[in-house]
This record gives sequence, C-alpha cells and structure tokens, in this order.
Amino acid sequence: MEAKEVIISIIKANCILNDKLSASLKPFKISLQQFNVLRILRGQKGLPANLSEVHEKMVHKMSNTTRLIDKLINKTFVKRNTCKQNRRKIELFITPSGLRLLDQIDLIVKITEEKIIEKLNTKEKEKIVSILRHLNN
Amino acid sequence: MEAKEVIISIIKANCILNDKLSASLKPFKISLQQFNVLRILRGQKGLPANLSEVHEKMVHKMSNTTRLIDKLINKTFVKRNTCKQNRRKIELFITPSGLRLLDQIDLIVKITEEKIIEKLNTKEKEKIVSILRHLNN
DNA sequence: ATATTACATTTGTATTTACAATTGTTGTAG
DNA sequence: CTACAACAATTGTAAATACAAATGTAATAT
Repeated sequence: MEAKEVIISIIKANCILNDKLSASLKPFKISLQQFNVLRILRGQKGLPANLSEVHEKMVHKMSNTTRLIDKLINKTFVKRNTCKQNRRKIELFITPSGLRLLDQIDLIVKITEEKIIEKLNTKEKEKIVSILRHLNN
Repeated sequence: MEAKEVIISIIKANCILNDKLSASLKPFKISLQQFNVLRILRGQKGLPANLSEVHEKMVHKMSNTTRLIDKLINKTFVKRNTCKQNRRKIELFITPSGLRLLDQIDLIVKITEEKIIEKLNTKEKEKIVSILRHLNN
C-alpha cells in the first residue's frame, strides 16, 4: 500500500463530503465554513469565544477567519466586542438570529451528514476516526 | 459515534495533509493541483489525455481545470492540441521540461507523503483506503 | 519612562475556486 | 439540409483562500 494511495483517498473523500455539505447549506445562503463558526459559537453556550479560539478549531488562515466573521456580522448572525480585560482580543457571540438560523439548518445538515456516511457501520466509523486522529497527532 | 465526528476528522486530516504537501512543493513554485495534473499526464506514458479525462481524476470544477492547465502551459510543462478526430476535444501532453520538473520533485513528495502517514501501520493504511472507497461509492 | 518584544487581529494583494453563461463543434431528428 | 439537442471546453465574475506586511495593545527589560 503506497502512501500516495492513502493520501488520495483522503483528499477525494474530503472533496465529496465538502460538496455535499455545501450543497445542503446553499438554500440558506451560508458557506460550510460560516456554518462551522456558528456551530462553534453556539457550543460556547453564551460564553464569548475569542477569534483565535475560533480559528484554532477551524481549518483556515487567521486573516481569513477575520473576514469570514465579518460576513457573519454583516448578516447579523454574530456580534463582536473588543475584550475589556485585554483589548487586543475580541469576543465573539452568536446572536439570537444566528441561533434561529442554526435551528433551521440543523436537521438538514444532520441528515446530509448521516447520508454521507450511511454506508459505514459502527466499527468502520470508530476505526476511521481513530486512525485519522492517529495521523493528525 | 456521531456522523459529525467522522466528517470532521476527515476534513481535518485533509487539511493537514494538504498543508504539508503544498509546503513541500513550494520551493518548486508549483501548486499541489498543478503537480497532480503533471502526474496524471505522465501516467499517460506518451498518450494524450483530453481535458475531461484529466478533470475526472481531479477535484475541481471543469472551468478551473482549464485555467490550471493554462498556467502549466505558460510554464512550458504542458502542451495543448485540439483533437483532430473531434475538434471539441483537446489533447494534453506533458513536455520534456515537465518531466524533468517531476524528476526533481518526485523524491521530496514521496518523502513528505510517507512522513504524513508514517504513524499508520500496514493494516491501518489498508483499512482506511477500503473504508473511504466504500464511502465514496 | 522608553525601547523592545510578543501577542491578537486586521489589511492589502494575488491567486484560486465556485458558479453561471457562452462559444464552438458534433450528432441527430424531421 | 436545417433546426435542435448534446458535448467539450472556455470566459466572465464574484467569492474564498493564501501569503506577507501592518496595526494596535500588552508585557518585559533596561
């Protein structure tokens, strides 16, 4: 088994999965990355997240995370404050309208995600996550 | 095991692997996608490949494959002819200078690829390829 | 207090990618 | 033969992303 094969199979899987998820988000005029940011912020359960925390959980260059969030702010789904304790940092919150959007989107994304991996059984899912985690560390 | 977890692990793996490969290609002023096209054309062993064939093996929109190849042509690594039998099609060849470039790049990419998956044993590599293939079809 | 360094984010710019529409060519039905 | 559909590739354009440099703030050393 050549390294190349393994790598290509990961790249292709990513591509397919990205296409399907993006397509399911299209009616909501939101990109996959924007959706991910909103999900991360919701995960904070009211606590602010600062930009670098969000950035770490993403797969982006920092500069583009800024602009990604600019867009979410324009759409009123996110609010940005500079942090009182450390004015270099900024605090990010998801707004009520952002939460409402996620409410609308959640189900369709969940269905899409499950459809993507529907052919995998429990063991395979566990296996792939553990192998990939292994690869990433 | 939630679908979301599986999907995120694939996305992250792809991200890491993409970063590492791109970095190793940087000294050669060539992108990963451009490198892939060259590899595909070399794989033809002298036979022409037409654009749609190349496109199918890639993870791009057709329109961008055209432009990707434009760049390789500007760099003289690829040659383009319109197909005599069917003038809608174009034939693509890798040039001698494209082959020389690949000669230079091959080793470093191979090393990078192997380094990326060095923590996986034979069984894991086989497993992951088979699971992902399963997912893609 | 001032200079220096590190930190957190932003800006500028070029390149890449997505999406829609268009061009030119071939096949085919009437 | 002509019209029309299908095919293969390209172009135009907006959005996303990569990369380098700059801004503003805080911490530290002298």
